[in-house]
Amino acid sequence: MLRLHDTATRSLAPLHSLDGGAIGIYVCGPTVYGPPHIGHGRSALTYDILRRYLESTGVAVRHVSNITDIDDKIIDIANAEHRSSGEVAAKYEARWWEAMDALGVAKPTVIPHATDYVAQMIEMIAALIERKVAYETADGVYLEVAAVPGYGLLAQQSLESLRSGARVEVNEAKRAPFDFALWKRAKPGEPAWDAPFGSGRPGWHTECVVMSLELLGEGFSLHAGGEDLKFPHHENERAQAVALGRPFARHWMHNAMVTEGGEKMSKSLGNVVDLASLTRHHDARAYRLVVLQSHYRAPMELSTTHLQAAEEALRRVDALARRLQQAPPPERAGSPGGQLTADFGAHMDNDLATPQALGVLFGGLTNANAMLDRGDAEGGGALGYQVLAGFAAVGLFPRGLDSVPADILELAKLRDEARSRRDFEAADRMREEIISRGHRVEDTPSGTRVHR
RNA sequence: GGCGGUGUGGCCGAAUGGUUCAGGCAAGGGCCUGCAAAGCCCUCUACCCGGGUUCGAUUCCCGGCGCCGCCUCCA
Repeated sequence: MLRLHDTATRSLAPLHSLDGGAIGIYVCGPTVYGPPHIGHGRSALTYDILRRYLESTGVAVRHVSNITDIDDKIIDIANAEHRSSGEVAAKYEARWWEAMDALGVAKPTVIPHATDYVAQMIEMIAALIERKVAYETADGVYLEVAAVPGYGLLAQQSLESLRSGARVEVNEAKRAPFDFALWKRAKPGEPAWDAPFGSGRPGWHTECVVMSLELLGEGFSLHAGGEDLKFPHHENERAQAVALGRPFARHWMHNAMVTEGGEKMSKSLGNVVDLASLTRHHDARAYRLVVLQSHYRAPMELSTTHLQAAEEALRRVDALARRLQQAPPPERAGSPGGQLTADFGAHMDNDLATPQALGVLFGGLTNANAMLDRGDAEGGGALGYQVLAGFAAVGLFPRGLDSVPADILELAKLRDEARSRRDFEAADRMREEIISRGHRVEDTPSGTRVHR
């Protein structure tokens, strides 16, 4: 059973489903005001790996991930581009899903949009006012943080200690610096919804509270996101639920940041790398492998060098897959239950220890090849299929198994003929030709093998 | 200032109180091959600094130093 580090308790705990059904996971999705960068990619891959692994062990997962399609930044861009905020959001949401597809990230089970839940948010804010934990000011509605027991749980700091380092802008209307906006009154020209407390729009991610509770239920299994969301984003979500008296996420998971040259990659520092450009220039699987090779709670450096090394490593996975395809092993092979599958799972279950889990897989890969080299087709095949099943469980699938164009195959056939007449000069020429057409050539006992 | 994290071999990146100290990439040698490719075998190398605990510490403790993150833009 998977045990995960819980940000709230800072300890490992098993992931529980609500009622023995699916594990409910709420992953904070993007605010769609710009193209996704590789930091988003790490997050998305991390939770995709979590989800796939759970599913590979037979656990059902209900994965909810939101799209925040109304927000100050979206409005700013819309104004600058003389378009509606809806158009801006739609444009960047499309980019988001393109990037996710390119990374091989599975679509969430449910994708709620903030603007579809405004009515529920208004209801929730009204309830908070009713309970006297939220108050109205000239510019909106604020949650009174001091009224929330345990505020600072995720930040690992008391409200007191948070205050001491605060660099919060002073807002005269607020009762206390850490109180945060639940609702922002509309200024002229801004998108707005009617509400009892004035026309305006949602504030601090009230959407996530409303949508996670509605779609996953009170006390849902897991709330996840980037480390930079711990505070104040997630803290404030939790505060709303607590103030409402509704059980919120039972478990919190946060992934560490991507760094570049040792520094956090972030929009504010301007050192972000566009995800689309990464997937254009590299095998997207390489990024997944790089993510897997470091632990999700450790900062991860990413550079072209890392990606290239990962691409080399993936060649070995692809080569094994071709080898197995060539000589299909006995039918039991590939079924879980082998020692390798168990070792792999033990590491995964230990707070997603993916670096070690990969170590098991690559070790198995070498062994499988060695067995096949020795002529042990059955043993090597059985092990090899376990290896591939392990990679598949974290979303890494072999490539280059697709069919090769007929003209290339024809060349390969001609090359075999040349080789059998020992006309190596001609054979080598044909090999060059095949390579120049973007394929790789390998000799096997059964003749020339070509792949991309 | 508060809180948290981190420092490992050419690069990346795990684990660990004790001849065997992961894995990936790179490098060198070998086997295989007509030659390659793929694959296999072998080799290389580490634990920020100073104390302490210990028979023994990279691993535990204390103290430094470096780096990073959060403290209402941020995955």
